[in-house]
Amino acid sequence: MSSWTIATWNVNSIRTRLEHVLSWLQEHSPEVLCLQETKATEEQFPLQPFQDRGWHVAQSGQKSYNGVALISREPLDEVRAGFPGDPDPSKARVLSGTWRGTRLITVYVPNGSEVDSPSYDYKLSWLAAMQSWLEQEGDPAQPLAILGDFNIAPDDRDVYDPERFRGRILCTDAEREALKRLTGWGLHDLFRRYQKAGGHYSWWDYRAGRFRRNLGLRIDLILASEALTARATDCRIDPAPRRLERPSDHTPVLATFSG
DNA sequence: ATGGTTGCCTTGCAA
Repeated sequence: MSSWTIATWNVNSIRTRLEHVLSWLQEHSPEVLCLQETKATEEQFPLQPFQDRGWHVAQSGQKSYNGVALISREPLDEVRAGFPGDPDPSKARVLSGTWRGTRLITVYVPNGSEVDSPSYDYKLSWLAAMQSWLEQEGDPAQPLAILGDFNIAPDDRDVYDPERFRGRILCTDAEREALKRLTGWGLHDLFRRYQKAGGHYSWWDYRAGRFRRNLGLRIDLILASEALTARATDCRIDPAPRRLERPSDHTPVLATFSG
């Protein structure tokens, strides 16, 4: 196939966002769409509407919170939920699968709540554990991507008001250093290969008209290994679903590749 | 202005 697309979207409940996701799939026809915050047990996930339209679904879910899924045209190989060393394997935050030799890992990184809270400490230890897993079992020389809601704005260009967010959750030095360790392992933040300017966001708080005023953060990322990055042709954010009625607070990020 | 909105099926918690 000459051109193919992978994408990531934190949908904030797959049951509430079902129609948005189905129409987005029809419009963009990605090879794989990674979802986060499905907020459904595996029994609650609306499988049939996807299957009726020819999509395959791999999922890892739990009641009320978290939940990740991989929607694909072809069934994925070696699908695996979670990772060894996860500090809390009961939380459905990671799902991986292989599409035509490319390893795809979707992640819903813990939010962290507030700096110096137990949730924040958990976020940092979770990121360290994920890094250890990748270093032990992954290979950045192979085609591989990590896609998802990282709950980290990589730098000040990714924040609508860097001074307001300085030292606050999603923007602390410790979070950004954890992300740099991850990319330092051999991954590229694909969006930044194609767009150097700030002001491009993937998440806007529901409150205070933040989307209308484009007061957002770029926290949904596609990190690709060198082997995969070499085949990339574009990476962009699609703001359209954020304008729909009852939207997710996040919008999809897509990457396209050749070959 | 430490506000505000959404989704879970809680009557608060997480984001």
